[in-house]
Amino acid sequence: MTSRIDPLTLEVVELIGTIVARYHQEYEEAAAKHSLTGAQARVLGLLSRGPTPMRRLAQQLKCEPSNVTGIVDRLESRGFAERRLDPADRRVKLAAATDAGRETADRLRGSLDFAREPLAELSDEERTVLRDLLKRMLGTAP
Amino acid sequence: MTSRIDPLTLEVVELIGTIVARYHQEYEEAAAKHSLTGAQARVLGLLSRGPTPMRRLAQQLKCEPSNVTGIVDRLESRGFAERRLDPADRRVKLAAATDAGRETADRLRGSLDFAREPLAELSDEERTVLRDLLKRMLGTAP
DNA sequence: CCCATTTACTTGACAACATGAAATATCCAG
DNA sequence: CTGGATATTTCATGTTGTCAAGTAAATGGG
Repeated sequence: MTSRIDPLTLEVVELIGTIVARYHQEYEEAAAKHSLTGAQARVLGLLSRGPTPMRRLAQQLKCEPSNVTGIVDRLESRGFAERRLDPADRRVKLAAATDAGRETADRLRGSLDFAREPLAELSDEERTVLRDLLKRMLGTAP
Repeated sequence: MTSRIDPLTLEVVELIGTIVARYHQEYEEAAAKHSLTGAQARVLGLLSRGPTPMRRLAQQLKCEPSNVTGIVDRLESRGFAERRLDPADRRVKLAAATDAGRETADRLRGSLDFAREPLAELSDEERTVLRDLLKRMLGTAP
């Protein structure tokens, strides 16, 4: 079963595992630098793209809506987010980043060096190749 | 600052973010299939390579040793792991997988399809290119 | 129009994970 | 042998996550 995979594929899988681990670690660290948790940073990143219904946040985070309530609560209590009513549907609450929240999200993005610094190792051409291979892997490519 | 990054690099960074998210999701799901949490699955994976001091587990997981205590407790209470004394240093406790634990770890590894299935999209040659690019990114290559 | 159903969100109870500080036991250097 | 470092655990606390139950608002069939 497991042993039927060729060594090359195994090696790539291992490399991807390493990348995932490193990415996560750096993301947590960057978030912590702004005294946010990883989850809070992720939500703030989503909110910086525009006001979003709680429901939609839950879908994007792939978690239960009741979980999002708490995360937005904590962002709100620190002045990074606020809840607005959706005029079109009064059941919906739109979570939105405040100015402070947007500013923090920007600085956070700026300090997310992962893959920026390592990617500097690669030439433009190589980055293009990498991009296309990753897209194929993700099934995003044609 | 942030805007100084070229679009290509940004695209690759985004793709890597997507890969990380998908990897994590699939890992959690695979673990859940064996009624393990992600953290438990990770520890069990480490233990399947051999008995390991608690301290070392904490280093590998990049977390506090006191956290590992609880995770191993839960693995132990379900018969997947056990603690042994290190004859060489009586302060140390070695966490080790039981037979049941090793078996579960094996089945888990087998169901970790991520990057195996998507990699099937790529030819051998492309996988080689991908491997080398990833290695360069990780600074593993010469 | 009205009622039943569905949808959006919150609350509360609970488990896992994570940190930090303090306690215990052991090792080791001087 | 003593003092300091190391390995682990325990405890208090906070965040993340689930699930079940509850409230409020939209929606569709009679």
